[in-house]
Amino acid sequence: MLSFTEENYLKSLVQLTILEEDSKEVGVNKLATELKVRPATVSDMVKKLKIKGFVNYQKYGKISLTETGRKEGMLVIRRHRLWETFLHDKLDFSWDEVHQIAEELEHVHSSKLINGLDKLLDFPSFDPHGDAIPNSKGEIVIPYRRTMSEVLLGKKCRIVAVKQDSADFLQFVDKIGLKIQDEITVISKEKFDSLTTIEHLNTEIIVSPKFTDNIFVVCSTCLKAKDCQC
Amino acid sequence: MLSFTEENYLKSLVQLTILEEDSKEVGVNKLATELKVRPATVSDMVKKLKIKGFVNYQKYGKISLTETGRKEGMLVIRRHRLWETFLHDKLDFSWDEVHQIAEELEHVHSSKLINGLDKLLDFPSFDPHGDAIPNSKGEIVIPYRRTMSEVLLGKKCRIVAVKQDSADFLQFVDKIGLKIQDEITVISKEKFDSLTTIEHLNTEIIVSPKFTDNIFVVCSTCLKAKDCQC
DNA sequence: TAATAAAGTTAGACTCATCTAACTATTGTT
DNA sequence: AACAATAGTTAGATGAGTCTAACTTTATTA
Repeated sequence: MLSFTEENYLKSLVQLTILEEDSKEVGVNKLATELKVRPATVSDMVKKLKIKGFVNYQKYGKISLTETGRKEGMLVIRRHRLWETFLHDKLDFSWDEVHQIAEELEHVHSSKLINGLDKLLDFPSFDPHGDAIPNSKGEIVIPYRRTMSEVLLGKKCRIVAVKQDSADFLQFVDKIGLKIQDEITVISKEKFDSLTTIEHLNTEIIVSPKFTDNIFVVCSTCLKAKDCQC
Repeated sequence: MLSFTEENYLKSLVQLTILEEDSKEVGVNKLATELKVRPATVSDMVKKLKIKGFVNYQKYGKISLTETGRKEGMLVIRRHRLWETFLHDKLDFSWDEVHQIAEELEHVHSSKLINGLDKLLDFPSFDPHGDAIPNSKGEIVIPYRRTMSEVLLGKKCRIVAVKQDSADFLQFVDKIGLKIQDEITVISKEKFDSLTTIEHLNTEIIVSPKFTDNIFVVCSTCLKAKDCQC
């Protein structure tokens, strides 16, 4: 049985090596930053995770997940995202409140509980932030998407997810009136300071690169098509 | 913020000094047995709980809860019983499966979560085992009830709760076909071996003292009346 | 009431997850 | 290639919660 701590290490590793940039391996420092602990702590812990068969690692090298590690980490993420969906859909929590509580709930181990929750929620594919929910085998399908920063001018897009769970960011998205599934068009981007003007419900909004980097969109016309050229 | 361990100590103390026999104080050994740790461990821990203001205690004396300790312990029990009710009512868990998982869920601290759950469940008064659920202030109303062992012969009774959460016991109750709210009559009790014969849905069932000690009933005629003479 | 049994305490050790401080290895740059 | 900067490791310490073994106090009972 994995401890809370071990689960958090595996979850962060999945996030850094699979869900975020697909680099497949990550350094001790980066993992330490993600987990908010010191590199020395990660150095120790990674040795233990290696002995238990969850990671591949050698001294001064990069860390990568084994198949077992990947699956366990994915299951933590599955639990996290199902709980977030529960809090949002069944208890009327706003999307900026769910992350914190799901951090605790995700460590309750009972596949019967999680599968029951899945059914209660009618087998959702995405959590309130638009992130895909892994299945009970730890498999995930990440649909085609790109950040708003990467979209060509004039393109009509649909917002499908956000890249961050911080309450500050999510409240800001609420404040400017955007939400998942909304349609927007990128009007222009200022060369000088990179501020982007977008159109949303016939209103123009000016947003920063920090903002557009954290919003995932798909092209409104081809939607999830893998070979979208938009 | 209380740790898991501290919460478990307070929960057990509430169980032993308020919910079970109202003795108001309990010894180190008994608490150790309840928590499945060694007396030495309890001895140490109780010192810490005293410093933090949750218990009254002095060396070689008995342990009792302070007002703060009582409230915190009650809130753990509130969370536990609400989660049990959730698992049973919303996820179709049987009553012998809910306790184990609620032991983990009860440690998630978020009053918004717990109050949301309370509302989702339509403010239940009792959990699947018939135990009263404390309110958000940690107050509890334990209705009038007695064990089946204490009932006079010939009396018609209604089963209102069970005294144990063990899966073995609960499965046995299921097996002989009894459930909460069922009506039974105590027919006779054998002097020699204390086996009791009860009538349930026109069938006679023979049960042991160990069984009757763990079933709570009220008189079918006066129900919850405090001054029942039955 | 003195002996024994039961209950409770203390000291010292262990594991887990963390830290700091000092060290070593790898990398990147001029 | 030399050296500085960055990344990673090791050693030793800490605190929480647990244990065992030996000891002390309180309760029971002959």
